Amino acid sequence: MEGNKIRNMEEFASVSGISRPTLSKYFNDPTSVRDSTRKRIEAAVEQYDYRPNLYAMNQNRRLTKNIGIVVPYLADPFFAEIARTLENHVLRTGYRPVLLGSHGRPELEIENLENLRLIKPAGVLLAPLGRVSEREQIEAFCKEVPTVLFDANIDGVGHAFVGSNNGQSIGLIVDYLCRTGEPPAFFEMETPTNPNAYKRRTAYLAAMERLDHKPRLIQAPGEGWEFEEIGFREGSRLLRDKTLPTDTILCSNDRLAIGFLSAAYEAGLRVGLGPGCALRVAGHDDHPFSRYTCPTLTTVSQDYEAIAKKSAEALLELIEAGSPGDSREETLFEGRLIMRGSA
Amino acid sequence: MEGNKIRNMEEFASVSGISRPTLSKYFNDPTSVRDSTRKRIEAAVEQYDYRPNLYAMNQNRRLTKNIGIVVPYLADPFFAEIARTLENHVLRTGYRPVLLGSHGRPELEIENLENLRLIKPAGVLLAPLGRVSEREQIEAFCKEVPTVLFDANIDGVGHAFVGSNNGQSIGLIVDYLCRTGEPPAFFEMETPTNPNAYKRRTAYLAAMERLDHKPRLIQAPGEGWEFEEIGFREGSRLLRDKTLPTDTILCSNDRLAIGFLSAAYEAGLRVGLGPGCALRVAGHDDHPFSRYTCPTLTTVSQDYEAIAKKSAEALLELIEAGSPGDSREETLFEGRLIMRGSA
DNA sequence: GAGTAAATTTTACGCGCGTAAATATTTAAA
DNA sequence: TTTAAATATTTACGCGCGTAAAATTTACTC
Repeated sequence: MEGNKIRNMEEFASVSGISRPTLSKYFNDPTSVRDSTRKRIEAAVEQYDYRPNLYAMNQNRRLTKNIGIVVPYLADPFFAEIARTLENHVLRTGYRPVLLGSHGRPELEIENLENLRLIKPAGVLLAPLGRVSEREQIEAFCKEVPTVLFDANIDGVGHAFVGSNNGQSIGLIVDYLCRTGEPPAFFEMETPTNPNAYKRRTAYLAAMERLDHKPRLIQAPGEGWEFEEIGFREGSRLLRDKTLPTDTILCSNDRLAIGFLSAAYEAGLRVGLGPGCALRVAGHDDHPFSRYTCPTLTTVSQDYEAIAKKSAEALLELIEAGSPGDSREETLFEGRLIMRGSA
Repeated sequence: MEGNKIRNMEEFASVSGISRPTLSKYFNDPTSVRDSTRKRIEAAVEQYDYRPNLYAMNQNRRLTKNIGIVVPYLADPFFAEIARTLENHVLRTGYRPVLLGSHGRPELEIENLENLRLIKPAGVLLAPLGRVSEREQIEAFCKEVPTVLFDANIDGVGHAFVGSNNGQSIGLIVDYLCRTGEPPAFFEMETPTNPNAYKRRTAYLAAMERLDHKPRLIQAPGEGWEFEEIGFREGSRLLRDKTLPTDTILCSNDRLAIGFLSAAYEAGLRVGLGPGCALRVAGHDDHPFSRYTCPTLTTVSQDYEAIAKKSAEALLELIEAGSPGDSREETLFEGRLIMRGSA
């Protein structure tokens, strides 16, 4: 403790014996100064516990070291998990992640982007809600800020997209289900909030056609992000009315499946593969909780780690390239079949 | 579109016909200017799409309009949900929430607080990890920034605490379980990460003593935040070895219970109340997923909404009072019994 | 209409740092 | 040792806004 604290970089320069411009350079990029000076600075930082004023620093910089991470819904464990992974990757590269959730509301998503613009981020990782209505505003944002979309694609928007190959992953699980039992019906929301849902529906239809089976869509009414509730409600209704066209249900995502499984349990139906099982249920995403459902959920995993890694890398390339460039790279990771108890 | 954009408040002052100091006042508190001027400013803001530079604004203010929200683990739906609720409350009061998760790591928690200090927040809502080791640093932080602790208390640290009354809530469910069947054993982690866990253990012991029953603690080994996994692993072991001292298990939290339920299902045991049920399982928290377990989980709800509301209100009072004051208010909300299928 | 309090404008300075340009010093290669 | 290149220092200005003080205008009361 040196008693009185350093109030600004000027003071820190005099006590540390290093000129202010050099300090300024150091704080914006520690590698930009000579090794020996860096060590002197770091020692002085330690000794005097000095941190430059973030606001004064960023005021005159065109860009900051902030990277925005925007997800549609933070209380959805899927997004929470991917956000967590992204944060780690961003931190490791020396940037500061700024996490924003849109609470499922398109207007909040736009507000989040506007707030992000105010903090002049170096770049943004955006998993859009997917409502078409806001396309223009997101597009405008992407023209000003290097942005990588992940999870949900909006054609032509943003400088890159990283996500899952829904065609491949749905094909995989449809194949598996057809190979091991009755062809699946596809259980989804009537008006999905997410563009992946449409891709998965299309992929299901294509897969069923390829295998010469009649596709059957089951569309649950309901809005919002309470997917488990929607899956449970519609599942209960279907099981009560006994209107299921097949004994095998492929859900558009794990959260719907979790609700459906719960409905099946309440209805006293045994779900799974073996004899004595009345129903097979499969999901998609490898949701953090799919390991603990009853029975455990057969699903297709999305490679969280790979998606997060690639998104962060793509954004960093973009940032370091300086100019946006007009190529738009789309990276799709393949799903992996996760065989568990439910199908 | 007025073509060329306004670059700073000076320009905005000239085009809007309002002096810069008045504009400055307005942007720091819209209610501090006369109604008629406010309307003129708002019209001009709309017309010219001007936003003041956030960094320049905050550079000279002692405090900003930022409110930090720090939770131990964002991928835990319990914290995600409470963070979401808090964000909404903060937004409604005109402040900007800054959400930070500590990923379960004490050093990240401290880093989060340090980063928060750099942005000079008006106040902070902190749900501490609860490791005793970092107490001093958190205490030091609280001395500089108005801070309200929530969820987990650290005695004497922070200017207020808002949480659940574990004594009452555990008492409630122990009463219920004893009244409707065998007295429960208490299933918890050997070395809990959270101080609430200790409170709940103590509350369990007290409740059992009060009811003249012999308490039985079952302590699962394991570290980290994978509570479901820990509950599942230890649950499986207990059920395999048939070493359970009773047919009724009260879990220290819902996530452990979710794992335990999964283990019971895998072991082929029927969980619930009725005849033919081998086991009763109860939890604590009313976790977002406890509604969809199989069977649905009997638990004690924490009043998320009330905790979030009170925390935000307490912090705002603190901020508006100006001086910290040395009183420290502790608010505990009572749990509500949520009777579902599992017990 | 005078009188008064509240709000606004004018003027002016400061905040903490980015950064440019010229100069000086250090480092490493020749 | 000489020399050139890399790095650091000195000096100086600007960024966009906060904010204080004095002068002026506005709104409201009697």
